[in-house]
Amino acid sequence: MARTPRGARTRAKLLEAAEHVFATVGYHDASIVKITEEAKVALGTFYTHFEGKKEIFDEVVLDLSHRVRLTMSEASTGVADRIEAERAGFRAFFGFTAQHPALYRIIRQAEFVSPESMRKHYDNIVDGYAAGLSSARAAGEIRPVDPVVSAWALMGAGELIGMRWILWENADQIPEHVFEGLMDLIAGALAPTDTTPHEGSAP
Amino acid sequence: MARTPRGARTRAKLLEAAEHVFATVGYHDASIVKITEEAKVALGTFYTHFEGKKEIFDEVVLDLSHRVRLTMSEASTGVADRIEAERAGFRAFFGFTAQHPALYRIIRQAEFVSPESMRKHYDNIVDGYAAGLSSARAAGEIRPVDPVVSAWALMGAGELIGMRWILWENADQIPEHVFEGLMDLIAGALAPTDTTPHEGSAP
Amino acid sequence: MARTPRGARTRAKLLEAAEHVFATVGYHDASIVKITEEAKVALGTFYTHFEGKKEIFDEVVLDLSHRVRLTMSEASTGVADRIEAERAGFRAFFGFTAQHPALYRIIRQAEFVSPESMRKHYDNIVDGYAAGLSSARAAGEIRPVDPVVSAWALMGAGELIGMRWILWENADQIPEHVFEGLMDLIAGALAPTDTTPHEGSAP
Amino acid sequence: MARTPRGARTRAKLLEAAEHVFATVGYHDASIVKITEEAKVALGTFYTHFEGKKEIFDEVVLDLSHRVRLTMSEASTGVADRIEAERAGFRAFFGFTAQHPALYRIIRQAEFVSPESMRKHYDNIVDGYAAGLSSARAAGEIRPVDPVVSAWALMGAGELIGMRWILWENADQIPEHVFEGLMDLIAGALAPTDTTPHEGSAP
DNA sequence: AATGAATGAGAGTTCATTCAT
DNA sequence: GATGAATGAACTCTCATTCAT
Repeated sequence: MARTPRGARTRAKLLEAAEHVFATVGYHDASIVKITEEAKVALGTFYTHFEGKKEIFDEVVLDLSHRVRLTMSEASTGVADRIEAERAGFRAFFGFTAQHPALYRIIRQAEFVSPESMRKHYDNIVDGYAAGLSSARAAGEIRPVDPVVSAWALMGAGELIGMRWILWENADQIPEHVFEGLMDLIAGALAPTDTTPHEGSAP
Repeated sequence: MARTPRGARTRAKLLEAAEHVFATVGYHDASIVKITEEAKVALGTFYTHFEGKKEIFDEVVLDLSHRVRLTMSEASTGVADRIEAERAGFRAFFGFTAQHPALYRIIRQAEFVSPESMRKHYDNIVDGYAAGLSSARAAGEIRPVDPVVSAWALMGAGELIGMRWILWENADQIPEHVFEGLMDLIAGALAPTDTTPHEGSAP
Repeated sequence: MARTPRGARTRAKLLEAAEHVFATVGYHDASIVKITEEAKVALGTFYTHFEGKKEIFDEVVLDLSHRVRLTMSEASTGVADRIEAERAGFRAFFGFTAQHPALYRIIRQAEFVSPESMRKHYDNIVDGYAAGLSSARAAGEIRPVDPVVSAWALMGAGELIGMRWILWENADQIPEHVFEGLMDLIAGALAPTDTTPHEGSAP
Repeated sequence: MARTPRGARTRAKLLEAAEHVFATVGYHDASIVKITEEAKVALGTFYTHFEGKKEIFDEVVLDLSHRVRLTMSEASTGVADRIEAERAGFRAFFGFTAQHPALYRIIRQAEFVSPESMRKHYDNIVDGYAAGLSSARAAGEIRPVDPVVSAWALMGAGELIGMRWILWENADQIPEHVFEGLMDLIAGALAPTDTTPHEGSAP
């Protein structure tokens, strides 16, 4: 597929249109007709590029997933302090959410449409996150929490916060007090406890 | 509607069948035919009890929402210690999830089907949770976190953990280490910092 | 049917409701449910009085038909001059039309619903009309026109005039100039030609 | 729609089938299934050409309306004498009626289905007719009757006559005595009165 | 590669009618 | 006589997909 430049262009137009349509009306009300109309392409053309509705959906999910992850990792890369890295990562996530509400709308409905895609998406994000926590823990920057469980839990926290204060409010950024409230919580959850008597806590 | 006992019985059968069908195949593939077949009732009968598919969906969501909330509040009521109350509440939540996977499957797809129902559900749960955190905070049992933000965040944490280790694993209960991992995190997030020398900690 | 006073009352309520509903929404959109609701009677009760939808329709048509005819014949009875009788009859017809727009709405849709009823209705009216023309002709009050053909033609004229200026205009009476225009035409059509030296005009 | 010859052909087949089905079983019993079966086209194809049942109905009405009007005006065009023109016009109308009983069956049921279409149809015919009467009157060929009122009245007369002696009798032409009876009436209605002392009526 | 007319299974919904109460 | 829950056939309409061009 898409061996010629023209084909590649058409394909790209279809993907872009599909992301928009899926995000706007949902998977089930997203008809191929709507997608091709939005892409300004004839109906039959769709099938020269994709096998069907689910295939293009999966591609859209994959693409979105890559993009969030990239945005988040770029933001936190190189930040020495773990708590600062958390802040940077979540800021990037909320920023992406505000600019691409499609993310939520598409991911959450993937449950029934394409469970594999959905799992892959969450797994992708958690993998990076858990790795970060793991090394931070090894470095003693955070409490010895379970990195994988924590990654899932914190991702869940971020997800609902984003849904509540960005998606539902149709906001273009997270309210500052919400962000700080969440970071406060996370800091508490991960902060090395004073009771851990390392670092020469003994008098 | 349902002015006779017979009518009430039929209506109940339909609701039960609908919950099952929605949870199994999702909203869009849940046809009225499937629901009435499962309820062993004629197709037309459906429309003597419900206006349409969305109406019965909303009722199913409402019902489920009430039930989780009840289960959770019953579990944590009367537990003096806040951390213990957290444990009890989350245990109840995971238990309910394991027994009613329908909860997730139905709630998560409600995004496009019936946003109002979905919001009502989350709001319901958060309200109770935030109230609990608020009074715990007033009593000095937890750090002075933002109760509402924290409630949403912790609910999100619980949601993804449940999805990952109960739903996806098709488990009938949460693995112990996951539960403890999550509780450890939450305890850390909420635990009163030792530095605050409240409650006459000075001899 | 309707052996008790209660039964007779219920039946009457149903007929009245049916006339209204048929006239308002037409035969096909007139559901039994609507009729019984309007009559404030339970759905099943309908079937203790009528065999079905068509039966009650036929009764409504018959009833309306009788009433127009009665109104018209009462108006023209005893009027000596034929042209005056015409005026009186048409006035009565237009008056009835204005007060019972149901007449048109119901009759015109009867074409497919109940052709027999419709024919009976037209035949009824024409019979009376043609008889009047016939005797007027015998009495030399009008030209020797074909009474039956003329009755149909003039009824048709009145029907469209009523439809155009009462029904479509939602008027509560026929505009005077229209009435006079029509009567002028009819007078011309029926008036004995001056050239016919009938009735021993030559002494 | 119908951007290819094939599409145009299919569309025409559907219209023809629709006219037949509407005329045979009436609007309400004319299902899309019946129409597409008669047109030998798949069900879904219907919806690539028409928005729904009412749309195709309106097109059928419009088409029929155009055709009667054309038939009538062609017949009376160029006929000098007004009374002769009347005869020619009515003959054409009855001829059309006999060949297209669909006209009545479809128009009369339009009352509830599509009042706009029905009015447009009657207005169309009346317009032409009234114009003819108007100029005839100006030319002194007929009495100074109200052209619009008369056009409606005479159209009504023709309509019922056609219904009674063509449609109900399933005749392929109007019985001669009926036609003459009607023309006699109309001639009387329109004929210049003898009292108008033109044409040297004075001895 | 692109086009768009054609397909037909299947959806949600309505409603005249039946029948147990 | 009156009630209203239950029935199921029939309807209109949608849409993913095919295929001739």
